[in-house]
Amino acid sequence: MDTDLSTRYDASIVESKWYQAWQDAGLFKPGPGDRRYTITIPPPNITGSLHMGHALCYGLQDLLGRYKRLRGYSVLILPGQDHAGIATQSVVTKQLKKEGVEAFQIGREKFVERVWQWRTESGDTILRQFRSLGCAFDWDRERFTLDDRYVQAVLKVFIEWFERGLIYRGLRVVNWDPILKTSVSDIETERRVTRGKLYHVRYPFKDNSGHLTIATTRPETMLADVAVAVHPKDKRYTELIGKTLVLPLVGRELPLIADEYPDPEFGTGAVKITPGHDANDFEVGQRHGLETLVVFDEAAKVNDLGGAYKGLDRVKARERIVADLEEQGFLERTEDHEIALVVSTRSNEPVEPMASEQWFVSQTQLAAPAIKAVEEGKVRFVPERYTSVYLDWMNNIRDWCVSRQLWWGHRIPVYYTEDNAPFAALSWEDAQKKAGDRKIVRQDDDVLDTWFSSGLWPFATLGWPEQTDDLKTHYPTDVLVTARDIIYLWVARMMMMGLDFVKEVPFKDVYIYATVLTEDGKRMSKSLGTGVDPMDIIGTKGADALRYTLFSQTGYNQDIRYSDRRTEEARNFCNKIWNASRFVFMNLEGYDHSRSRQLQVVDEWILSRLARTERTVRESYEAYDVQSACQALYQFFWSELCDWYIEISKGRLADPAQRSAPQWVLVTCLDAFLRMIHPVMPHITEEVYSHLPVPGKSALLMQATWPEQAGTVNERAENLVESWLETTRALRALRAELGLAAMKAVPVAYYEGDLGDGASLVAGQAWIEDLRRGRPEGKFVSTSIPGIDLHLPTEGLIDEVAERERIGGQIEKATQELAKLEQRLENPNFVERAKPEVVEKERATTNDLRDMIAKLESRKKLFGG
RNA sequence: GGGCGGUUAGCUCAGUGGUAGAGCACUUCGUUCACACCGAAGGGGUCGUAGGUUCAAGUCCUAUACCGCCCACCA
Repeated sequence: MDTDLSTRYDASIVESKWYQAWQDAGLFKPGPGDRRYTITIPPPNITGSLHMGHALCYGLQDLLGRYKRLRGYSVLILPGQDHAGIATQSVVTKQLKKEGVEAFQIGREKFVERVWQWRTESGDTILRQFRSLGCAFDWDRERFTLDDRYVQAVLKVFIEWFERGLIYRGLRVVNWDPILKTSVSDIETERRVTRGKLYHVRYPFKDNSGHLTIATTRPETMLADVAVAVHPKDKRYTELIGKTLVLPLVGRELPLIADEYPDPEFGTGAVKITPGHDANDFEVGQRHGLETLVVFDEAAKVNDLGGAYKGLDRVKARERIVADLEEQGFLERTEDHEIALVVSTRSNEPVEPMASEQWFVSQTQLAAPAIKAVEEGKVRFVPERYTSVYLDWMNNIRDWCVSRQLWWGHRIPVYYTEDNAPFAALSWEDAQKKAGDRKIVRQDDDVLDTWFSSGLWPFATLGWPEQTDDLKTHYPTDVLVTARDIIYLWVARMMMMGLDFVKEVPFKDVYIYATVLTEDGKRMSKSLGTGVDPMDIIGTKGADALRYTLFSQTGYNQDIRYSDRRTEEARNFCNKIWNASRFVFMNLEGYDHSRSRQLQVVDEWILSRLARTERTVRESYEAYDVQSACQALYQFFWSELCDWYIEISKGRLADPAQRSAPQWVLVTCLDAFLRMIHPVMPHITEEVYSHLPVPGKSALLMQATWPEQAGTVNERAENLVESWLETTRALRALRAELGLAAMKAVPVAYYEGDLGDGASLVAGQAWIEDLRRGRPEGKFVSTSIPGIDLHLPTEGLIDEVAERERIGGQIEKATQELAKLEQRLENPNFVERAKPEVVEKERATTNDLRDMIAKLESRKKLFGG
């Protein structure tokens, strides 16, 4: 650090140089030693770019890794990316469209080639951004969920589950995304309450004995109705059960069946049953052996079954059908009704519930050990409240639809014979072998849900299914740092897959970090324009400032609100660290780290504060309470080290005879502070550390050790110095109240009471040239803290009335306080039941206050009060 | 409908049952000696509301309001 230069910390100059240095020193790879610490990072999508949530998530993992490295662990943070089936296919499809090409025109093979090409060109933006953030990840172990080796892992899992009967094909109502033309899982959808209508439609009886009215929010699906159901105990309808109805507009005959499903309280109590387009109706259909009709095609347009309505999309079809019903007198009435519309989070389009043949994984059996592991504490959620979120979901888990009608992804390794018998196999040849004489004619067209492959992440990245050294040494991993919205989507799957295939939990801790919101509490979103690009902050204020901004707000809370003002605070803190360090280095003339030195109380005080800070910071990091660590570091550095210790030491530093002790203390404190805050701010600390004149220090701060032994707790020194600081504050306040500018020397002041050796310290810090024991002659003003009175001669310069009022105010305040305490002490219950030390403390305070009030009264008299 | 967070100074948030805190903003003062992205001194709070437990409640319990998130088959 060139101490002659800038008093402003310039992150852009400093941050660029260290990343390469760390990498060149091999520090991103696990070192020797048995104490391992491993994280396999949540693989971001190849379509992704860094947002605030990422910056927090991956920054936190880097923080944990850096902390553990300082603690002597051999750390591996394994990076990689997810092929992200739907997201990536959308991006490339859109890109093609811009070129005027539809994906289906070029065909599957060409399309997939095109996606790979896209990935090579622009698929790792986010990984470069992680580097700017300072993330110390082992890039040599980088993995991708479609790597050759990863594919082997996926195949093995699928085939094994298939052969164990855990994977089955079945007709189910799935969430069909008509834009992406694929099924999506329940957790890829969300419900949006919207205003809709409830249509009451008359279904006539076949025997012309009138009609029955059903209520529906989706009249267009009536084209696929196969029955009408009522509750068996619904008296209005019991007589009618078994009769036949005629479907309006279509003419199909529908039985009136009895089932527990309809709620007599809702609508008319009669429900049209459409097994092809409603999951509940599907179940009713299964119970009653009804046919499942599907009336929409893959784009949610009416298909051949829809007769006159064929070719219309869902919205148009509804309009026409409602109009026709009305015209033909079937529409009884329409009322406004709130409906929870299920929307695909992938395309933002309402899903069409549609019965289709899909591959499923049975979950109950796999979930059992994953539930047990959490119940037994083998996996711990932090914050703890997410444990029940996980358990509740796992205990009610439903089978997982794993097939997706996409091209980009792991193609389902199921091959069919001519007579449609499925064989799961590693390859076509392998399938043929399994099929024997029957000829394999085709492979399943679908691909697997992306989460099927990312569920293997913690062990597939370490080489599984081979028993690699990495797998042996790094599994189970130590922690998963992730967002709460993928507890089901991902965490649960990793648990099940890890336990099933490696027989051990994939990670010991699951830390769920806070969601980053905008300043006014909204979701950050690019499409809404409410996002802030972390790269802008890194560019202007530095990665360290960004990291501090996020970390200093992150603990066990659910959300944090991102605000630019917070980044200013962080930037200012960087600047403070920079300048305080400059100060230290500017004052190291003649410094010899190894020379003996005589410590004073104030030195012992700051070293004691350092020791306490170390403890707090260490415990906070260990507990994922990063916010508390940041707070302790900020407080120690700014308030205690800079505002007090440095100021107090200036005099001694100027004196060659005295300077060695404060020099050593400053270097020691700075050194320890840098190590402790390095996980939060890796760049600036590395830069400052490189200038630290400590013999035998490590080449890089990143490979240094944690300052566990820095400082010694010394209560005597803390109490003593704290009372001096208290005295100083009182004296400064007195000066300020008299309008004496700070730092302008006042020739003389007096004190009564015991200051120990602190008088000169107090005098220096309160800008008093001569602080004498005793009481001045003539007029003076005073202030008191417990045990000490301070007097400032005024030489008739002050306004006596104002002074009287000032003292009066102080008396009032003290009296109120005293009254409160006395009341408490007069309460026998308090004296008997409260802890003795509390009672004792209150007694002492009472005495101090009485003393003080007496003194104030007598002073007030001096001014004619 | 169920569950989980939150409600503390103008703003953003800490707060282990024992006299309410920080940063920003605000007021006053201060730029010769690390830093004005700074320093000193201030003002500002019946801790959402109502009960309860306790000698003592921002903190524990119960109820309730509002904000947010998650889960849920009312067509």
